[in-house]
Amino acid sequence: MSLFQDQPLKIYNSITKTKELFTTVTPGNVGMYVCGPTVYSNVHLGNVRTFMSFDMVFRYLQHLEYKVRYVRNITDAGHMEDDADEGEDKIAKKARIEKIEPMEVVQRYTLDFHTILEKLNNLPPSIEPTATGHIIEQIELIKDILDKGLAYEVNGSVYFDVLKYNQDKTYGVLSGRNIEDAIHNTRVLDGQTEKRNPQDFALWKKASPQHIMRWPSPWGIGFPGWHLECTAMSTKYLGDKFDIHGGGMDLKFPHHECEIAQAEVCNGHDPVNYWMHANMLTLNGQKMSKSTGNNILPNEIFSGENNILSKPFTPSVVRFFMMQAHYRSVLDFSSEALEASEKGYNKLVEAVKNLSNIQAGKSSTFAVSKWIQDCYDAMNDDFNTPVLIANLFEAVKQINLLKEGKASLTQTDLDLLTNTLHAFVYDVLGLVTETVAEGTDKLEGVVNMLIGMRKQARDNKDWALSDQIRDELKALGIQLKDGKDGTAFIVD
RNA sequence: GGUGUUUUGGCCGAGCGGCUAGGCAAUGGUCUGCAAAACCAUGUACAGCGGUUCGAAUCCGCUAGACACCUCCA
Repeated sequence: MSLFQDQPLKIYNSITKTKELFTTVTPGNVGMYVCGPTVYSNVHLGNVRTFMSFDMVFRYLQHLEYKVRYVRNITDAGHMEDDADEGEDKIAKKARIEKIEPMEVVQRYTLDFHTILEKLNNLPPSIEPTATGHIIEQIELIKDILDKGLAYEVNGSVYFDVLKYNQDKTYGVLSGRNIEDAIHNTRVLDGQTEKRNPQDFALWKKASPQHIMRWPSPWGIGFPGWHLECTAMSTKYLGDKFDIHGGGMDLKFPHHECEIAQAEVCNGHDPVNYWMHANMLTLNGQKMSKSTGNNILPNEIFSGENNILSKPFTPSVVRFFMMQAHYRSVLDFSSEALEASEKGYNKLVEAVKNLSNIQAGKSSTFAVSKWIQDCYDAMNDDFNTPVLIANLFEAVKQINLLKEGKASLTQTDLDLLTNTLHAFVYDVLGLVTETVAEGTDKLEGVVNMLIGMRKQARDNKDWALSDQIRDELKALGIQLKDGKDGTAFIVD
């Protein structure tokens, strides 16, 4: 008996726009594909939110004792800057500007991506395939689509025939777009003469002589189209029908729409049972975006080197902040909001720490099993982490009462509370209690020595000296916290 | 212009027709040599107007604002 059999999970399916009971293609197993980053620059925080949302999903599914295969690609073939014939690949462009090999660009930013996600305690996916490592698979897909008459070749490039596809199937099922409207409303861009219709999208693009990322194909030297890699890699590793496909809201159209169309042609059906879309992170009320410059890099948050935040924040605080909002809601990033989260986060962590010192009593004054189910109910309701966190704070309150002897729990309930709290805080939310770098042994030794001296002064009622120690430490950013059991300190 | 989402108390942020999350801030209290910290207690807010209902933040309509997608973007 696995946990998921007791905990019915509902997931909001973007394609039906309703919450649906989650059932898997293969009992006990979950196949999940998430569209990864294009590695041509540092990941910004908006990207990070999406990946963190799916990290939380991955973690909860695993907590429910599903065996999860989580595939998240690295787009290292670059997308085109624009649709014109002269359009340049983002990675190629970066490589040209920096006078390096495109794969050096890819390597640099893949490393950055991994480093940042690790700092934010994201688990690595089960498989992290690259687009350039699957050129052959993509070419095979193109052949298949050509064979089925849903694509056409023009001058070394191959395009998907959206209008023809739309005769038998419906293009736009995911985004709710009507193709007729799209035709009337599409702006005419330059250089689209090759396409039969503006809605058509490239499966293969002929490489211009100066285009450095290039591969041979039956249609000449070129590179794969924008949307094909995800179809190729998801099919290869998860099959032609898998459970969850995730990505940012902005990928819904056209990217995911195109994926559906490609898979429909190749396999005759939508490859995905549950489409999940994580919402945007905004900064100053506007979407974060690399191109507009409205963004902040994760490292700039951790270091404090930015003009947006009042102080640095640890990765855990950033993670907690994001988990306090639902993944399908837009979340606005601000210094005030982060500061509030930091305090709440510290309160939670403190309580989790205190829990280990609590003694069991003869009876329980708190309904632990109901509380546990409340936590699961929150997560089962489309991964409602804010409600989960609200429940965790109910536990915090109980822990504080226990600590003061104003509540009691039997050993059994105490163990249940501890196990559940740890499971949700550490395993599901992925929060870590950092003993941050501040806590170097030497500093700790010195401060503890000063705390000892201050205690002597206080015992002697030498308030001038004791206050001097306290105030000067405070000026150095070290705050003393007097408690019943002695004095602790924190470093700002 | 088209499509969709959204508007909640000082701030952030849940809510999906009745049982009025949670965090931060604020106020009061406990503790303390004083202070800080910590803990406890206190807040009926749902853009506006109209409608449906015994009952609406929650459903419907209109008005106003915001955001996103329609072009690379998580």
